[in-house]
Amino acid sequence: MPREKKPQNPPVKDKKGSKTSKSLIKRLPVYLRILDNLIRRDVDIISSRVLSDETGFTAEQIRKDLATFGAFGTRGTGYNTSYLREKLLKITGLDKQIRIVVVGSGHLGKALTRYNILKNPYVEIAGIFDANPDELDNEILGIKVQPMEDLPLLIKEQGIKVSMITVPAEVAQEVVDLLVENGITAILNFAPTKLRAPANVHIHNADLTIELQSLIYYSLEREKE
Amino acid sequence: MPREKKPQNPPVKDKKGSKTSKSLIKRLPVYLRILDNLIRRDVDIISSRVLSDETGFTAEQIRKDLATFGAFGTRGTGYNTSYLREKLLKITGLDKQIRIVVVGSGHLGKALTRYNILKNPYVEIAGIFDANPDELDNEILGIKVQPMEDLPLLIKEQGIKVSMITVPAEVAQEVVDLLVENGITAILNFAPTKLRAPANVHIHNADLTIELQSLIYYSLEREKE
DNA sequence: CAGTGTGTGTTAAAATATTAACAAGTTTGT
DNA sequence: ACAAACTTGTTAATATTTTAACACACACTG
Ligand SMILES: NC(=O)c1ccc[n+]([C@@H]2O[C@H](COP(=O)([O-])OP(=O)(O)OC[C@H]3O[C@@H](n4cnc5c(N)ncnc54)[C@H](O)[C@@H]3O)[C@@H](O)[C@H]2O)c1
Ligand SMILES: NC(=O)c1ccc[n+]([C@@H]2O[C@H](COP(=O)([O-])OP(=O)(O)OC[C@H]3O[C@@H](n4cnc5c(N)ncnc54)[C@H](O)[C@@H]3O)[C@@H](O)[C@H]2O)c1
Repeated sequence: MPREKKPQNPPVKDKKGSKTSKSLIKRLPVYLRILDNLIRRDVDIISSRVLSDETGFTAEQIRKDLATFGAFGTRGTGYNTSYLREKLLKITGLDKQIRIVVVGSGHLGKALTRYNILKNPYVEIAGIFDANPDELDNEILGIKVQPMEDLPLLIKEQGIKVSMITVPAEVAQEVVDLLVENGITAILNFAPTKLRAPANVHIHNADLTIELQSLIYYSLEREKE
Repeated sequence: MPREKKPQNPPVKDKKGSKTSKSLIKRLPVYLRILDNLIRRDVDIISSRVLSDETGFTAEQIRKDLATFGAFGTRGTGYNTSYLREKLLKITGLDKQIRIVVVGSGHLGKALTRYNILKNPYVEIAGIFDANPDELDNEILGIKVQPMEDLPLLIKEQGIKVSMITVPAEVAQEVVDLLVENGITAILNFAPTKLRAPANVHIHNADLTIELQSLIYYSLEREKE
């Protein structure tokens, strides 16, 4: 029994000083995903309580997170799903599709490229690159793997700022250097190695090995009990 | 309509072990990896300062982390790489190879299975499973994809406690239920969905979409400057 | 074998993040 | 129109994590 409700239109931009913590920013895409699901199910209004059930975060935390950026809800009622989604899209920068490049068309690079083309409407794969000539024949859902030589031009021509790198750890640093040199400012790194870059370049590490190994720690702790 | 007063309890609250924080545990595999590299290069002694350079964590944090579990270093000198490695292996539980199963032999499942067989000496892939009959012909580095029907027996016979799941989000919960039912206590979930499990089961989410989307937030912040 | 340099381990302080409490709006029912 | 029922947004309290400081132990030197 969803009801239609539109809150007033308050100042949309950031609140005061940007006290946006890293962990908060990582929760925003989760909210966004839940909202997408809710909207698909024609739910118009959602309370922080129910949002808590869906996300696993506490209702207090959700309210606090959202309040960081403005007053998006209606007291006594909840949040309008479409309105909140729009706001979150603006905040995260996902309101316009972002073009990214993938470097390394190995197993992981292919899986990620494929996945993002099919399932992630918020990004567009502008290109995938590899140093191995044998890879250049391959095509992933219509996108041809290109040689590294073509990377600088494409990045600069299209003004691309974001890249995923799925190359062996040994060459990851040189790939980063190349990317940074050509204007990339944000890198999602899957290689299990520490990368160096200028302070204005953001590097996030998606270290799947760490995830698995730390999980094992917990699996053993549990057994003791 | 009756209403509950208390909100849902938050995901996981460690009652006793507040000593070892989640973030600390995630740093341990990083230390371990660096130590492996150092030992391979015949480095015998390492200071927290140099370890800081290699890992990106501060030297203070490294010393504090290690001191949580004991006094592994020598004052005035540093840490013996082999000795520290042994200690960390014991602490993380990686001293004996852990057998795990993979559920979902799609693109990501195949990449992960392959990677762990080739590059991760700390785990052994005991089996990979899929519900799609077409997948059953496939073989990943000698490991044949098995039907879901064979999963319970293998888990129970081999006493397997850890699993990675790489199935579509829509079926992830039912897979978790099946795994838990058969004795799995730790799950690394790659599906972008919140999973429910008994409190004694550890679920880690490796949400690659979140990583990419939160990175985009930062890439845009930078541009403003 | 004292003296000095070095880097750990521990304790204290600061910074962050989470949790809780509640006042302030909003809707609904009468 | 008013009160009851809700739920947000904000402020305060608590917990956790990180940073800093420094005393202490060991090694090396002359
Ligand atoms: N596959 C996984 O599940 C997994 C898990 C954890 C970590 N990783 C990490 O992700 C990265 C990729 O893994 P993968 O399994 O896809 O490896 P892969 O060997 O299948 O692919 C690596 C690709 O990088 C290309 N490459 C090599 N040098 C290059 C260079 N200088 N410039 C551009 N491309 C280059 C290779 O040609 C190859 O296609 C590795 O660092 C790996 O450690 C992968
Ligand atoms: N591939 C990526 O790069 C990527 C990135 C982010 C998230 N993910 C997530 O990881 C998961 C797997 O992604 P993928 O790209 O490998 O998908 P995929 O479609 O290639 O593979 C999914 C596999 O799961 C199997 N499966 C379906 N239902 C099953 C069931 N009930 N029991 C057992 N197996 C079942 C399918 O047969 C298929 O082989 C998805 O949830 C996806 O959202 C993937």
